[in-house]
Amino acid sequence: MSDLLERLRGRGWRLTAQRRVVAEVLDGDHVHYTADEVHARATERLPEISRATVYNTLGELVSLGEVLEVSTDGRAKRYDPNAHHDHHHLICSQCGTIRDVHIASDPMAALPEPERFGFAVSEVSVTYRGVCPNCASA
Amino acid sequence: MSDLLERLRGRGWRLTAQRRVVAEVLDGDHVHYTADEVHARATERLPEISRATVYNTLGELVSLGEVLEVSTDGRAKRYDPNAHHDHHHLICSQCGTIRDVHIASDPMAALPEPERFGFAVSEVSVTYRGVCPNCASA
DNA sequence: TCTTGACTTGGACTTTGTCCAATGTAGGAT
DNA sequence: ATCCTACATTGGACAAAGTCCAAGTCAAGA
Repeated sequence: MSDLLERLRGRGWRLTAQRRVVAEVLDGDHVHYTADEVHARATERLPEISRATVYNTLGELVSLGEVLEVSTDGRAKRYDPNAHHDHHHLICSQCGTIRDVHIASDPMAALPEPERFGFAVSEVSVTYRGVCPNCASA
Repeated sequence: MSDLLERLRGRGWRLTAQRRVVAEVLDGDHVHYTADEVHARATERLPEISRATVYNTLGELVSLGEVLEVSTDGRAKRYDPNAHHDHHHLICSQCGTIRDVHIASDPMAALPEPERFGFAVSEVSVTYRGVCPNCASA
């Protein structure tokens, strides 16, 4: 539970009520929330927390590498607390929920040198889309 | 060049100056523009074209399957005219430009059945990120 | 406990995109 | 060639997501 908070403290994070609440919201569930959803859930526990603080905190968690930003549809970004495990995403094209998945081969190896165009490639993400069982039955 | 326009006409598209200009902007280059960039370039050729029309036209091209929407960073969507070839993307993490790349293996095969969680998976996209030569030298 | 620099706040602002009523026009019908 | 009309375009208002900032607050080291 407080693994995350411990790590952050060790990195010189000032531990405020707001930050704790945001971290707990992310840590608590396996869904990937948008910033506004995080704010809504944080508000339940700490009614005065401001949107700006939620954005700030999410941004800090991302720069610290504790959380990943996932852009699904060009609208709101979602935040993935599962940053320390190598994984990719499976997104329902109807309801937008995201699952983490693990894949069998290394996609980095699939990009041949001549296709890199001089880029210093440092990251790769694979996104699968389809209809989830829930939406399929509806 | 007018392959695209021909196809669209065949599908009952009313051919207006505005639509022609937007199609030409997309068709003309290998970069993937944002809607605003498309609008800026369209304005050079047809000064009175409105933002709404550019958005409408891009939306139509996407529904017709002639153009793909690419969500890179949760900010502006970019439009990829290369919808008929199977390809993936290499994005500069600094300036945001996108190149199309071709990869060596089929990423769909990399997702094992138990990792599909009952989804009807229909699509996969692989996104590489790194720093482009241009930004690296700056 | 005091101090201080880091944190939070709310509101204004920006960017990206959507919607709509009024106006214009492409292209088939005559 | 001209007319009609359904489809397109326009601009401006609106909305959603996110950023920025000056002023106030507070965690934690001295």
